[in-house]
Formats: sequence, C-alpha cells, structure tokens
Amino acid sequence: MKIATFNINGINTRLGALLEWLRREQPEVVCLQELKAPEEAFPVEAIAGAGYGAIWHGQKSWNGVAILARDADPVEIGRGLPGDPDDTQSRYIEAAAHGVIVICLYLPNGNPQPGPKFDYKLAWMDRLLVRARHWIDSGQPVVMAGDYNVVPTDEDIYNPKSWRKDALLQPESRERYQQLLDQGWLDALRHVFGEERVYTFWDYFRQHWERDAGLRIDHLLLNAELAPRLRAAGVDRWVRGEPKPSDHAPTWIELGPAKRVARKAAPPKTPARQTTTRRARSAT
DNA sequence: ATGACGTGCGATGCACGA
Repeated sequence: MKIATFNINGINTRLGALLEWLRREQPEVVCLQELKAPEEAFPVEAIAGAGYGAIWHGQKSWNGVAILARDADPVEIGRGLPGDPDDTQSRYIEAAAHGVIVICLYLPNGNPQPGPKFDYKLAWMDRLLVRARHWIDSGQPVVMAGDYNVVPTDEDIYNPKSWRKDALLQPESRERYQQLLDQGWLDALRHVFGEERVYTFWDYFRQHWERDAGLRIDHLLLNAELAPRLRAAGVDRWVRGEPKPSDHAPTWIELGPAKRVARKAAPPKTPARQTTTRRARSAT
C-alpha cells in the first residue's frame, strides 16, 4: 500500500498533472497541500472519475488540504489544528482511510523571519506537538504527512549557505521538528534513504531543478504501530520534470500488509510454551 | 542586499510562497 504526500500548488491549475500522476502511480492514499481553491472549487468529479474518494478543507487564494483514498471514501476525523480558535487558515485535516489514521498538514512557511509569520509558524508547531502526542499513544497506526516547511538538517538541502536566514532552516523550526521525532515518530524518508541525499522540493528560481538544487521538506512521519510495516519510500521526481510543474514532487512510502488480529474464541486451557516469534523489524 | 519564478485575484500590481 502506497501513501503519498504532494504539495500541488494550485489543484485546478494542475489538475491534469494530478490525474496523470494518479493514473501512473496508483497510490492508495494521497495527502494534498496548497489547493489554493475555495471549498466549492475542489474538482471532486474529476477525482472521483480517477477512482478516488476525497475530503478537503479549502480556502480562497491560499492554503487548502485534502485526503484522497483509492476506491474508498476517507472517513473524516477532524479539520483544523486544535489549540487556536482564531486560526482560520486551512492547513490540517485528519481521516481514516484503508485502515490507517492519516493526518495531512501544511505547516506555515514562516518567512520573513523574524516576524509575526515566523511566530505563527512556531506556535503552529507547538500546537502540532500537542496533537501529535495525542495520536502517537492512540494505539492506532498513524501517518502524519505533508509539507512541513522544515529542512530538518543541513543534509536535507543542496547548500544551506544561502538559506541560513530562511524560516525553514531556523534552529527554532528544527528543534520543534526534532521534538516530534523525540515523541517516537519515524521520519520514513530519512530512515529508508539513510545517508543518501533525497529532495522533495526545488524552487522555480535559478534553474534549481535542472541543477538538482533541492530541499527535503515534505515528510511522512509514522508512529510505532505503523512503522514496522514500512517497506520502501521514494520521490516521484518525474512529476517535477513535467511542463508547468508544482515546485514539489510527490513523496511516498510503501507499506506491507497489516498484521492480522487474531480473534480466536478462547485461549488454550494449558498455557503452551512461549512460542511467539518476533521477526526483525527494520523500521523500529 | 536583492531578485530571480509562479499562483490567485481580478484587471494592476500586490500578497504570498520557500
């Protein structure tokens, strides 16, 4: 089962590209960010025609997030990140889909820094830490996917020098991302790629795509219930190479099947010897 | 130090992104 996150940068502008990517890659679950469309402008028919059910949280001009599920309807759990009733930006939505709790987020950019936008980013991350704590101990398999607008380390950018003052690289942003990992979330891309460089975003300037001058800012974090199922991860770079692309590429994980839950009627009367075997789990 | 590019809004340049 493939779960992907993709900052589409305008869902109606790039609807053709989205449908082509869905057709070719067939992910079971998709998290989209930067719809840049109000609620009523979401192209629900076209996406249904591609075989996907969807829930979305739109907003005029900016932001906007959605969760798609192949041959299924995502069951919405909540929309809007709790913790600030005055926050009107559409950046967060939760659903159950294909047996997994899926959190789709579009973390604030935070530039320019310092300033009120950076303050908003850090406050948003503090609220996310609270919500993430709720989910990590839920006992459910959870993936928290999206555009985090955080370059976790200097190994996640082609060259940090010209980005030192950018909100994406600030210690305050990185500390909070690290606090998520410290809760027990697994950074799936980094886990699978190890020391290898991997980027998910290339800005439109200075031929950064052509030079592979990228950043890794789209992340999929897995809790301990889900992490053992991690089999592979990747970036669909071909999407970034198409005409008129988003500046992000779809970023995904591949999961193995869910472990079957035994529902036998009764345990054996005589306790057998402990024969439970534990397979090595690469993702724990 | 700035801008390079791109999108939405809506009609012109501006806000915003990263």
